[in-house]
Amino acid sequence: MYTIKDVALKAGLSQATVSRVINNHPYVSEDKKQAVQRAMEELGYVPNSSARRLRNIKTKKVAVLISRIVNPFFSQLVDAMEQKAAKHGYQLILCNTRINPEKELEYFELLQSKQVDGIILAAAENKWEAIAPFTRYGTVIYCNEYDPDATVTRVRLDQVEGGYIGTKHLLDKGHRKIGYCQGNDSSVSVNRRRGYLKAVTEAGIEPNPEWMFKDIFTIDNGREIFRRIAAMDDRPTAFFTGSDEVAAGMIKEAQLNGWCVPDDLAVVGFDDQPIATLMDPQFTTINQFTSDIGEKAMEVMLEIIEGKRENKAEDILLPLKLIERQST
Amino acid sequence: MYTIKDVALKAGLSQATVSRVINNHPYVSEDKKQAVQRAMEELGYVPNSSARRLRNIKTKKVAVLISRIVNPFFSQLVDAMEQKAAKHGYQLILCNTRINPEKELEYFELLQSKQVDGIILAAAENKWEAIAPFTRYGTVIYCNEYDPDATVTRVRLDQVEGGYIGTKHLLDKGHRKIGYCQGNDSSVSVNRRRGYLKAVTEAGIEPNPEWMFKDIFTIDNGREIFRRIAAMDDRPTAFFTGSDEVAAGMIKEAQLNGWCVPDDLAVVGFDDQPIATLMDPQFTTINQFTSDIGEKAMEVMLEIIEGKRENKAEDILLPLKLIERQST
DNA sequence: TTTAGTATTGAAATCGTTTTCATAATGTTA
DNA sequence: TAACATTATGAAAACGATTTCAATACTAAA
Repeated sequence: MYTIKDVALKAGLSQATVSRVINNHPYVSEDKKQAVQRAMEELGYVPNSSARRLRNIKTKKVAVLISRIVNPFFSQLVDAMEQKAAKHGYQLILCNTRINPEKELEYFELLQSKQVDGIILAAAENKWEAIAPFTRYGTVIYCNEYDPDATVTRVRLDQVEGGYIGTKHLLDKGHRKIGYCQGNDSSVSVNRRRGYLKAVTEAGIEPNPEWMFKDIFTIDNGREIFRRIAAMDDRPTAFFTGSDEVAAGMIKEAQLNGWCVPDDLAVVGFDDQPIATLMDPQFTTINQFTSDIGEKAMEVMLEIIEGKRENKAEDILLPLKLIERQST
Repeated sequence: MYTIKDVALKAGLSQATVSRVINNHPYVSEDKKQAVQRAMEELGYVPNSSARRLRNIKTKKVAVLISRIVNPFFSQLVDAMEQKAAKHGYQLILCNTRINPEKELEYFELLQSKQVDGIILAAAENKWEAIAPFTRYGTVIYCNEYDPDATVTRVRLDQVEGGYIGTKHLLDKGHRKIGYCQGNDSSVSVNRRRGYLKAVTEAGIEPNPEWMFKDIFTIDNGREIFRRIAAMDDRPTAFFTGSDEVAAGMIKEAQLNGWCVPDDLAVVGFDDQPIATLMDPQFTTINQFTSDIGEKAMEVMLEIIEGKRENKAEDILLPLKLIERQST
């Protein structure tokens, strides 16, 4: 493993000159520059970036924290971010927190140790007060998830609206008994529930806690929820699932049990993932323009990093759209 | 941002002693240890890990390079790796190369600069000779993809076998005109094609290059392939797609055009992703026990890092299994 | 021919750690 | 009591880069 010293020696010049060549400083004569480059080439020299970072060089890397990479929403989000970052010469580093608050916090070491210039929080298991201390080491913004106390930019959707339009759609179709699923108590889930409750109560309906489920994330969870409601005496005729994965599982399991969707059970998903158009029936869902969110979040992050934008408490809201298909 | 110097000053001790406390060295008296810890606490001190890394401290981080995070196969693979790594106190860092050789190579900077202890290559756009120089900076192994020249461990599947059993299954069902899709010319694709060709020629059939497609990755690609073959005069009656995403797109598009699967077109996927059981018909595919691959690869990586295993040219093969469903 | 400015280079200080080496204090054995 | 470990500590030298400062060479203006 060669160092700058070896290069300097080989080129018959000082470390300072070699460093100047590496960093494209002016005031290096053409011939010395070439000599240095040749020496680097011959040795296969690569600067040690730990050493460089010690001298406060930007890393041109951004980390994204997500909770569950197996959720296609996150895959797509990250993919869009990555593309945007690459376009600006930045690398994206992906960290999967598995909905574990400690793990989420551990990844902030990347910031502290200057391995990344910024962190995009697309998962938020920790309170803002736990995150805040890290902001002095680099840029932190939220994307999709957020903490209301946060004093940084939040690129997100109006999830209250999301919950509202999904539920309203079912009400408009004449349903009065509408079930609801959510993940954990994240900001997204909490707000969506608010929207659901708003729509339901507006329609003069008393929400039935029996029909509201928590910690529901996967296709298998969706299947299970179907079985739970199928076993009920008084059961919902429609379901707002908050996730296309859950919707897919629920619909499939219903069909396997001889139910007809939407006649026996109407289902609304969330995300407009590919699965929504692949299943039969193609199902109604809410498109949140995932790629746009990812792209916008990365755009904002890069602007802040490069000093072109201030990182203040600000919500950047992106649109949501109900896509009606055959499951409702 | 406080340094070890500040802590030393505050505790009335030397930097060396502080460092010893940080690193749990023996030979530090209990009272000084407490004093140091108190000082660190009060200042909110965190060691600068760039500086630490300069002195060759292990990072307890492993990077995984994948080509396409939106492919559920990779999401699942990574998820399994992450779980295994976490169990051993390691962090996983995910890098999406987007099938771009330069990007793939750029991520090796993480190794060079000691930001990770090892890299698992689940994408292999570069030749081994391009990768080899980096091996002196840390551990490199392959997972799923590989380069035959590589002199490191490869955790993978017998893809020739995979291509063979998928095609053989269609032959056994009486098909003689079997189409084939692959991604780019990766080791996985190349070997799978070998298996396909072996099965076909064994059956005395001349493979038809018209029915063999390349650079096919996505659901939309699958849809397009259907349209291409539908427009042919002489068309295949069955398809080995090499991917559940492609199979899903193809089946859906066929149905939208009034074809019946499997009667008008039989389709075999690859991966046994959730989608394979959600669609109607549920489709035949090849289960490659994705989680097992990820888990095994991470296990091997950690063993090598911790010196319990030698990193030599060795293939660790995991099983494949054809899952027959209703699409064939 | 001075004088001033600009281009070019290297020695040495610096970044924040860990580690080596030296020294001192204490305990243990013969 | 002498000789030798063992424990505890700090000063200073790494690690591999960048950057400051000073020195020199060259050019253009006065």
